[in-house]
Amino acid sequence: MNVRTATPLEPCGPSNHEDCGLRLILGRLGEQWTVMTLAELSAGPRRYRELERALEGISQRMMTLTLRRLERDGHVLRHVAPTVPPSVTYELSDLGRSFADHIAGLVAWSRRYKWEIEMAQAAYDTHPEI
Amino acid sequence: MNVRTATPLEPCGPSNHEDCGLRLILGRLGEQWTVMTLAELSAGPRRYRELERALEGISQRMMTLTLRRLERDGHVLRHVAPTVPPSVTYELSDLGRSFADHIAGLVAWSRRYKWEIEMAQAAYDTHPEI
DNA sequence: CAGCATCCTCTATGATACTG
DNA sequence: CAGTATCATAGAGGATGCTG
Repeated sequence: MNVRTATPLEPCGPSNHEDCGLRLILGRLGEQWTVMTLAELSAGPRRYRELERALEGISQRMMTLTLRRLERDGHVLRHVAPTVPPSVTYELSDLGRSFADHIAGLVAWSRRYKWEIEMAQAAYDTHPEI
Repeated sequence: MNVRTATPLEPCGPSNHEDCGLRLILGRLGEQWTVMTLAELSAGPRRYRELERALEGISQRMMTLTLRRLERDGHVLRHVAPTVPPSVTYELSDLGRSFADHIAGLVAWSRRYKWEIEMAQAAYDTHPEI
């Protein structure tokens, strides 16, 4: 017997699940560094190199791409100080902070149920249930 | 002046953002049909063909792959009725329902801020700010 | 009905080298 | 420092045909 949720995930239309703009937002979460970048920026503004060091293992290419996409989506603000050498600072916009707040819940959930999911995967992989 | 969130997205360790299992969960969201599949299943159990019809545009390949991954992660339960032709029903597990509840919030957020994001993108694309 | 197998394309991501 | 440019790989995802 499965308890139904009070508020089931609502489709976009009447039995219509066409892309109602969800991928626009959720697609970002599929990108490896987006969540970590938002996590780091949610603690305060960061310079390019600071982010790069915090997200150990990220390539320059992906650091720049991730920041550009977040900036394009309006989640991140980019400030350039015309010094030599240049100093570029990134920080969350209000929209980005709102976004980060929401995915924070998902991140917490992920941490909490990581074990259950790993167990389920292990069980699935060992059983020849396919 | 930017208001800080009460609970900033917490890194995995002290300034350590290595993959702490987040991709395990969040990676699924990057897959185009996962959210829609969970949405459909959150309304109740569905047979394979019912899902396929609800998620208009999905290929058989992706329908199967998405269900297999969700099943492997323990989000979805698969019931096979050994009839001819076979009848296979999918439904959310308790874990899957918990997961669906959390992403429902994100989906609602996506709908609400879709416009802002599209505006930000349009502004970014027109301005030669690069 | 509920898949699996094969071929093909596009994007995410990494590695490396170069620059104002 | 803060990038850009180029080359290369893996997996997402689609199209099509076949099967118990």
